[in-house]
Amino acid sequence: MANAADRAYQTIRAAILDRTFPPDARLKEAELVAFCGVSRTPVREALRRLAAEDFVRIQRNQGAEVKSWSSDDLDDLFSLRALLEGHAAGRAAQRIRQSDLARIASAIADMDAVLAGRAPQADKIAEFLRLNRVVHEAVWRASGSERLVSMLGRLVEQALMAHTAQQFSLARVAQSHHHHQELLRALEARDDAWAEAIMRSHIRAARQALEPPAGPHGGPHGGRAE
Amino acid sequence: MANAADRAYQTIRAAILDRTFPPDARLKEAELVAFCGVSRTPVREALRRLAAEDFVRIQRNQGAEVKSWSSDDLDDLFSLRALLEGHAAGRAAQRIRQSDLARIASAIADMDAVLAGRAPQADKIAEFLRLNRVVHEAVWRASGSERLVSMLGRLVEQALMAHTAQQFSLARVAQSHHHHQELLRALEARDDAWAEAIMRSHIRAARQALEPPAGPHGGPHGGRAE
DNA sequence: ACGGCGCCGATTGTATACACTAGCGCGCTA
DNA sequence: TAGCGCGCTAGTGTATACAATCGGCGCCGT
Repeated sequence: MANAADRAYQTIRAAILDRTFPPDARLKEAELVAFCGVSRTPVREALRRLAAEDFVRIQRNQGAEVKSWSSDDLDDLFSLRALLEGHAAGRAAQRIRQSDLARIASAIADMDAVLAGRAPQADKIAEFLRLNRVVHEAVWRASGSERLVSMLGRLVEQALMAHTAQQFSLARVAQSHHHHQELLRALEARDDAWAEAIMRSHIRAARQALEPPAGPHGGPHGGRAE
Repeated sequence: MANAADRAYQTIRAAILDRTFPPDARLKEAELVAFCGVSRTPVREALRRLAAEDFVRIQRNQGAEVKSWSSDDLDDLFSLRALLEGHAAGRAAQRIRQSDLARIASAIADMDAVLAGRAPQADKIAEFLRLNRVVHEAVWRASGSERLVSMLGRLVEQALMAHTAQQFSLARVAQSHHHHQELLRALEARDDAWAEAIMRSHIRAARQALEPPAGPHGGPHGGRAE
C-alpha cells in the first residue's frame, strides 16, 4: 500500500465501511482530497476503482455517491454467492490436496478454541470472521479456478460493504461453525455433491439470519439491526 | 461516448480486439496518448478500466500489457459461463414475461432469415453473432438478477477479447441456432431444468468448438486458428 | 575478469492549473 | 405573478508540469 492512489482507496473504503460516509452520501473530490491527504488525481483513481467494485456510483459530471443496498440486492447477492460458493466447494471436493485440508482443519480447530475461550464476545466474533474468511478462501483456491476466486472475493467484499457482517450473533456463529465442520467432512470424503449442498446451505442460512428477505415487495432499503 | 476517457477506452479496446495491440504487447502511456489523441490522464483512466475488466495487466511502475489467454483460462471462463448462464436460463424460465419471449422468438426468426439469405458468409456470421447476443441478454434480463446480467456481460466480453468469436463456422452457427430454438421451447414451457440444461450444453458446445480444451496439461497459450 | 555500486534515461505516479458542464437563482418581461 | 432566459458558481473533466521509481549500463575496485 505504498502509493497515494492505494492509500486513498483504502482510506475511502474504510470510511464507507465504518459509516463515516454513510450510504447515499455524496463524495466530492475536494473533500476526499482533504480527507485522504493526497491530490485529486489519486482520489479520482480510487473512486473509479471503488465504482468498478460497485461500492460507489459515479455519474458523469455529478460525482460519486456511496452505494446503498436494498433488500432485493442482498437476496441477489447471496443467491449468487450460494451458487458460486457451492460450485467452488463441489470442485474443491474433487481436487483439494491434503495440505489444504489440513489448513482448513486447523482453522476450524482455531475457531473451536476461540469459541471455547473467554474473550469478550465482540473479539470472539471478529476473530471468528477472520478464520471464516480463511476457510472460505481455502475452499475457493482448492476449486482450481482463479476466476472463481476473484468473483467470490468481489461478492464477499460487497456483502461486507452492505454491512452484513456486523449482525453476527454468537448463536449464528455456532451454526456457522457446525456448517464448517460438516463441510470439512464432505471435503475429506471427496463427496462433491455433499460439499456443494452444505456450502449452499451455509450461505443461504447467512442470508436468512440477516434480515427479512424481500417479501412480495421487499422494502427499498434493507434496515440494519446494529 | 462523449468524453476523452471513454474515447480512449473504446479506442484501445478496439485496437486490442483487432490485434493492433497483440496479446502481451506493452502499452506505454505515451504511445497511447498519440494513438488516442488525448492526454495521459484519460489514457490512464482507460487503462485502469481495462485492467478492472481483465483485458490488460498493470504492474506498478511497469505499465500495462495486453493480457493473453491460456487454454486453461478459456476452460475456466466457459465453465463459469455455463454455470451462470444455465442458472440465468433456469430462473428466466420461471419468470420470463410474454413480451420478452416474443422478443427472443423474433430474434430467432431473424436468425432464420439471415441463415436462409444469401449474404456473404462473413456477414451472415456477424449478423448472427449480433442476434445471438440479443437472445442471450434477453435471457439474462429475464433472470431478474441485475448482478447476473453484469457478471455475464463481463464474462462474454472476456470471451470476445480472447478472440473466440472469430472462429465461428457456419456449421457451428447452425448448431448454435438449434440450441436457441430448443431454449425458446424450454422457456415457453416454463421448464426451468430444461432451460438450464440446454443453456449449459449451448455454452459447453461453444467451448468445445473452439480449440483443444486443455488436456492433462494444456499448453500455456491456447493457439488460435485464424 | 568479475562483482558491485552508482549514475542515467525512460516511464509511471502525483500535483496542479485550466476548461468545460450542469444546476440554480436572480431578474427581466409579458 | 408566472414563466423564461441569462449568468454565476460549484464541481468534474483534461492537460501538463514535476517528482519518484525502475532497469540497464558502465565504471571502478578488487
